[in-house]
Amino acid sequence: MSNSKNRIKDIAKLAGVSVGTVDRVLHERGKVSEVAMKKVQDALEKINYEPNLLARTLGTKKKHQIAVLIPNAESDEYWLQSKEGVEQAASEWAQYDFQIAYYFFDLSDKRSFNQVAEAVYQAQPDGILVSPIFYQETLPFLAFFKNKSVPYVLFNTNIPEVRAISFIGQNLYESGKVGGELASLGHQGYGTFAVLHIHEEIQNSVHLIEKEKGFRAYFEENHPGRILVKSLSLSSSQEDGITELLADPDLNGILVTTSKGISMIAALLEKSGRKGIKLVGYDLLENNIAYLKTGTIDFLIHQNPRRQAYLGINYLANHLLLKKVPPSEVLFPLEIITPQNVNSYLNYILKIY
Amino acid sequence: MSNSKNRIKDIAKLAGVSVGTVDRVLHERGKVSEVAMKKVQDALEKINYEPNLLARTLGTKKKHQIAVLIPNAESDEYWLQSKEGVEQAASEWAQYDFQIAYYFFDLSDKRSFNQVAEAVYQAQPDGILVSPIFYQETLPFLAFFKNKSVPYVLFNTNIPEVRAISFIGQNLYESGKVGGELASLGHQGYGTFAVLHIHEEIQNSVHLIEKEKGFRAYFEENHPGRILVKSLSLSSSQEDGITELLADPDLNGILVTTSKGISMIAALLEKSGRKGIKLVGYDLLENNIAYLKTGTIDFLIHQNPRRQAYLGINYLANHLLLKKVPPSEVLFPLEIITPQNVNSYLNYILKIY
DNA sequence: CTGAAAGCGCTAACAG
DNA sequence: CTGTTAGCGCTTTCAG
Repeated sequence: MSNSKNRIKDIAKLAGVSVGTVDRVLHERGKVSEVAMKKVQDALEKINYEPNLLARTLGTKKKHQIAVLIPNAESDEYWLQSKEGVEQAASEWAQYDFQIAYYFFDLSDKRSFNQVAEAVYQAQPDGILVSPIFYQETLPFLAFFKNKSVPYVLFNTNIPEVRAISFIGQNLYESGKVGGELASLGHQGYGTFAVLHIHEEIQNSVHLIEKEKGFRAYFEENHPGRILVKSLSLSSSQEDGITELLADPDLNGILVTTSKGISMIAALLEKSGRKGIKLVGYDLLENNIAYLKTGTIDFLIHQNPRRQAYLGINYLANHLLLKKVPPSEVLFPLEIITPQNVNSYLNYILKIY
Repeated sequence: MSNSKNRIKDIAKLAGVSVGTVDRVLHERGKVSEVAMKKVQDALEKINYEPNLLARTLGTKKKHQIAVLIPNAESDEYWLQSKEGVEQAASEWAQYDFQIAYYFFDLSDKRSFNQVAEAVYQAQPDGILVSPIFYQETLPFLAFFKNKSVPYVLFNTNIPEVRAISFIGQNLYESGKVGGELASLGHQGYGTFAVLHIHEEIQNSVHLIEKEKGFRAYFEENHPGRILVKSLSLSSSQEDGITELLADPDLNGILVTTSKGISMIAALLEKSGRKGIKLVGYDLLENNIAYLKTGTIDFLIHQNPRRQAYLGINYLANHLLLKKVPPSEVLFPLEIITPQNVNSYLNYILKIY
């Protein structure tokens, strides 16, 4: 009974109504009598109808607009990569009349988020991709669109209670554990391991605390009682605390939770001349890559911002066009970059995204 | 003058001919006078025409068939994963009338390849995805289709001289280097490192030799003269040589180049009771994952067969439908799996592919 | 050789 | 409320 190629015309015939009526119930456009509705629904249950998307989008003049809210990409390598992922997805959906509007806000200024939010209200997009860095200001923003039943997907940072159609990111806690694992590779004995939060605004702290918890959990689970974990939270200007830390003769490894922070530590470590301290950081930023290749940084954990954003647009487009519901949460693998495999990542990214 | 939305009708009007004629020159169907041809070409140069794919595929009744030639997936976890990638891609392209026909051959029997090849000749597919395990028998097979200008993409193993529209795989040499890096993590001093080829048919040896070269190169570049690299090539029945190897007190790390081989070594290592030997293998097979989680295996390098196959089908479909030419070679990143990040991979794969 | 015209499956405007 | 109909842009017969 569930044949593959059923057209709208077929179900109309089966139901004994016209295609117009079928189309109306399919799209819940109203203006259908109870009895007609029933007939169509019965027919729909008998045969398995899958709309032909080609015909659908060809026959409709609707243009979809997706609003993308991310931190200013100009000044920031990480967010630039997100933007590239969006662009890639956008180009693939362009033929279906999807259009992307970017709204950049300033990472260091909550009010800038409210400003772009205002612009998004005006634009009345059909879907939204947002990285909700600012918790408090994101809440009313998304509530507004939830109310208008405009779908939105979150990426990078999650706010579960806004009930997005999907969240795309990483498990930060697990990420911290991998950080611990990498920082301690080859160290079986006692020692000191540090987790540093650098350069980051206060708003982001939940993000970083999660990683720190994972980092600590790793040592508790795998080297209980044998290892001291230190935590330092610094802005880039306070190099003193770090210099002091690097002087600790027991220090064996460091995880820096912010993608931009690790290269600063790498520089200080090189200056100090110390060897044997494992440095673990995040993401394929230019500086990070350079220090990884020289061996000062030992490992980078890749958050894959490109693919996160790419997937976000895909989910939105599929939802809008096909009413496909995406997974409510997809957590990316915790990819480990080393001096030996970094080139394989860089080459791949160039070709694929 | 290259406006975006130019229909075939527009260029017809501009050229002063009918849409039928334009369509004929667009598809080189012949039956067009020199003068008409000229007019259309002139028009085509004036305005930038991009065909509407939706309309194109809707208006044509052509069904595309893609032949997939891979080793029998029933008995083999690795190839099963490839097959799953094909299925995923197939489901995404189904609406465009793409159909997949599988042709499984026996990894241990060259003649079985010739048999399925025969079947493929009969089927006259429009595109081919093949993993060319058997060099000699693949050559004439692909020559046949090159001659018929049926596009084919290779994955997993490359044969550059057949000039596929694309090859998807990994850089085996670099992969071996990463294997060396991982096997030697935490070992600064002298020592023995082994690279083992297990379970594999002779036909595959090029594959494995490449990895071994990379493995050796890693040590030469990073620990010159200080480390002894041993190489052993074994079928699964010859456990003696391995037991002997494991008894070597200088042994620090092992890379097993075949995805199925590593779990056998892991079992023997556990039995021997020795500690501190780094074990590095390939791929997320069930047994491998189990040994990784218990810590007997330290690292796995992920070849991502799912995504390789998935991408292969995508390239073929895009080529057939859109005449898009894929990158002639895409080398996948050398993904490193550890006890701490393995779950993040397993969860991700479940959701995405 | 060439133009006209009938679809492909779906949407949406329009009479009734 | 409901059926009919004219497209969407491209392909593909089919007369001429």
